[in-house]
Amino acid sequence: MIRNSNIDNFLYDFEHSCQKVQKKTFAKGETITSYIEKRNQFCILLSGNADLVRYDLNGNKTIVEHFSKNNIFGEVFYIVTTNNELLVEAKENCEVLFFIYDDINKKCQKNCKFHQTLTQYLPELILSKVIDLNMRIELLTKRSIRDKLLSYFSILSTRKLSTSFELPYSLTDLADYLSIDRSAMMRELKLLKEDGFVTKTGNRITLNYK
Amino acid sequence: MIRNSNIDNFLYDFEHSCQKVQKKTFAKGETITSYIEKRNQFCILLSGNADLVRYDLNGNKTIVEHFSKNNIFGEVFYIVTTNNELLVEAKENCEVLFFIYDDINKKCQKNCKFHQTLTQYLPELILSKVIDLNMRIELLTKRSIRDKLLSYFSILSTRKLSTSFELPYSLTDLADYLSIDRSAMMRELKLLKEDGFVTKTGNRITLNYK
DNA sequence: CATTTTTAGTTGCAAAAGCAACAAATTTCT
DNA sequence: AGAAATTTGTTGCTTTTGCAACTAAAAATG
Repeated sequence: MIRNSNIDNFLYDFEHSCQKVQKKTFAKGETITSYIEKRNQFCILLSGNADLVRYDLNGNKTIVEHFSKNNIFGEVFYIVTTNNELLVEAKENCEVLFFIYDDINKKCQKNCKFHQTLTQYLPELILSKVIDLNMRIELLTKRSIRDKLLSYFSILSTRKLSTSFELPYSLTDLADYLSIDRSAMMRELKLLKEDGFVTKTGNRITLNYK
Repeated sequence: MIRNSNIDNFLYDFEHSCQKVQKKTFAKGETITSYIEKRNQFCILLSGNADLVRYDLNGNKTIVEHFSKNNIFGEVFYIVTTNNELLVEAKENCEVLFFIYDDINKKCQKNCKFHQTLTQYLPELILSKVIDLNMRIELLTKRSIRDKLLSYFSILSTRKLSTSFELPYSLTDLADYLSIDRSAMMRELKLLKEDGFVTKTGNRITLNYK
């Protein structure tokens, strides 16, 4: 079972032998790609981190997905509707591999090492994406802000094997990620502290369950 | 590109040659499986349809996911937390294939046709799952009941290539799927009708956009 | 290192959504 | 066909959440 194994730099040091793949670098704040229908674009984030954001007609921003090292993304995973624009924005400097999904299974002319490695790891990469998406849905289907926060904290706690952990986002981004109003989230967080469920020092959260 | 192609009965008529695979039948209402950690169970729904449901500590039910023909599911796609039970329930009579995810890539002793077919189609199956999950997240991140309904209708409309379509769920289930209160949803639906955005006859919806 | 920008933290008020409790209509079951 | 169960449709009331508008603190930037 390869789940949760450390795939680390498996793609990072590939030999640029493959003509079908492009590697690009982006500075913080730049737009890495926008999702355009039927392009079948597939991307791998080699370093840095980025957000898939949606801007609706009212200008509201939603963080649809967050990507970190070795996460995959691209329009190939989406049915793009005309209603709103989906953009991937670099949160810090990023290196990204781009290619067209159709090309993955087609054997590369040179039968390059990169292609071999990619097809070998692809199921694992997609599986971990599915797990992430399911986790997100788990959170989003919680009916109250309190439940969303507690579930999210519980997941982080399980991951770190500790009741104490750092928040990976700013509180502003966390509200976007949970798809709730920031001030309402702050209010609920305050209540959670007052009720003794959590302790917060800086961006470190400690769960106090009995 | 195999996306959106008709994979149809590719697994249905396999020759039962593979010992690692079990095929089981379920009657409407039966529990197909429950998600138990580290079992690495992977399932394919051959016929019928089923829901992944969560019952929380208050007894509230949430439809986490809905499965129809050729959809894949199983605990392998989940990080199972102890907080709540995840069950797959047959909504009508179902046929399901079960196996352990680890076995997929291991070559079957007999190198059976089933295994070959499965590995061939697996990326397509997982990809369509990712597309479904992303669509769901798109809906769940919408901030109001009105936006959720309109987005959902818009997706169905795009799929059917028509402004008129049947709802695949009962309204009760739709509310669970969108993770909103049913009576609040009914109220909003009424307003949408009154405002002339949609027309509803039976469970057929027609969008009236200008 | 001073200044701009972003993030955190608060609060009153308004709007939206949830809850509960029905009746009516449909569907399912025997 | 008749009874039972489920789904639809509705409403008054309550609670939660969102919105707007701030100040304070922290971080980024030239």
